[in-house]
Amino acid sequence: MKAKVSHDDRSSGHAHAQTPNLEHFRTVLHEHMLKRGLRTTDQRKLIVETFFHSPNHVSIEELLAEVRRQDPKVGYATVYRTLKLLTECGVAFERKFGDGLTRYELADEESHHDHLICVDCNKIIEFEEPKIEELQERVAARYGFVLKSHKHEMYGTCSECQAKARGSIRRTGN
Amino acid sequence: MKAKVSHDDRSSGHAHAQTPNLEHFRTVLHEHMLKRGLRTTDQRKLIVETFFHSPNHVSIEELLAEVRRQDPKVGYATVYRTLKLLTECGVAFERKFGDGLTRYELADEESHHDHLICVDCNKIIEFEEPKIEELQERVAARYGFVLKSHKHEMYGTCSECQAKARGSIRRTGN
DNA sequence: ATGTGTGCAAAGAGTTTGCACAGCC
DNA sequence: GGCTGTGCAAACTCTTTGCACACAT
Repeated sequence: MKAKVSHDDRSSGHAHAQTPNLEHFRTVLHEHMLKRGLRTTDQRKLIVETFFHSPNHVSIEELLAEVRRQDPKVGYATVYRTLKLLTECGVAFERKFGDGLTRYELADEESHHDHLICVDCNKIIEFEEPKIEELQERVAARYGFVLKSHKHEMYGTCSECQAKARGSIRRTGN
Repeated sequence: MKAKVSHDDRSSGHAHAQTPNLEHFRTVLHEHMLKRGLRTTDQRKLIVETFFHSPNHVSIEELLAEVRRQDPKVGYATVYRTLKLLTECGVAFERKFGDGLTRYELADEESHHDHLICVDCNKIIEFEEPKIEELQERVAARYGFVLKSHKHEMYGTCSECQAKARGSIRRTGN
């Protein structure tokens, strides 16, 4: 089976350059909950705050592990349900890269980035490339489109996995 | 559980605009099989040819359904195994969009295109922008990646829908 | 004939859901 | 106190795997 890959993008240098405006997200979430008559429980508070302070692209499992360090009896289901809540009210984005896990990311519009994903070890690197963004707009304009959003994911092999592949004639089978 | 309306390209009308060089892929596959002592069975032939003539991003289920129209007793496992084979020898790419299904795509480097999708009328326009491709490579290189594939989808409003919106601005709400 | 390939069904992996009890409002 | 939320485990969905038989080579 697949190793649990948790190396993430910390190494990309400026992943969380400036801490995002958590207060804003707390407010959005709170209002959403008021509007729907949802309750503030210890578990939700814990999960939400843990998520807010997690590296980008946490998986449920990683998040749960972290949550359980503070409250070992929190269950999977609650994490799933809470993250779904965050997604619904626009505080988090749900991302599915190729590894079968759902990962979550703060819906931080300010720090827009796209993704570079290693197809071998599933490492995820965030990048920003203003020139690409600009070209996108130009392409859109060419077809008369006004852009709202985009998804740009690049899949390839990272340097480590290239080295690994060179070292042992590929019998990965992974 | 099927009939997922994930923004995909099936409505673009000409998924395989110009038929890719299938002969090339048949050769690659054949050599790969020779090299590994794999056998050419009726099921494999059928599955491979069906895949070659399927629209982009077929799911296993869609492919199996098509295959079974010619040979109803082909099993899931064989399709999975054959597609894995195609992936291994570089003839197909495995793609996981957000709907929990694995989709497969011909590894057709030549006719690469990305998608511009109207969020109002769901029109899909295929575009190519070599400058973006080039920048992608540069970004990848910056992080030591060797690219295999990418997904670039831009969502926005097409000119017609913009016009429509301008025509009836009054009761938009949001 | 030999050993790979196939179909079936069961096992895995990740996610969702039903239920009874806990605890917010 | 009413009703939502939680934890647990079972159910689900998609994919992989073990096994006995089928069939390319």
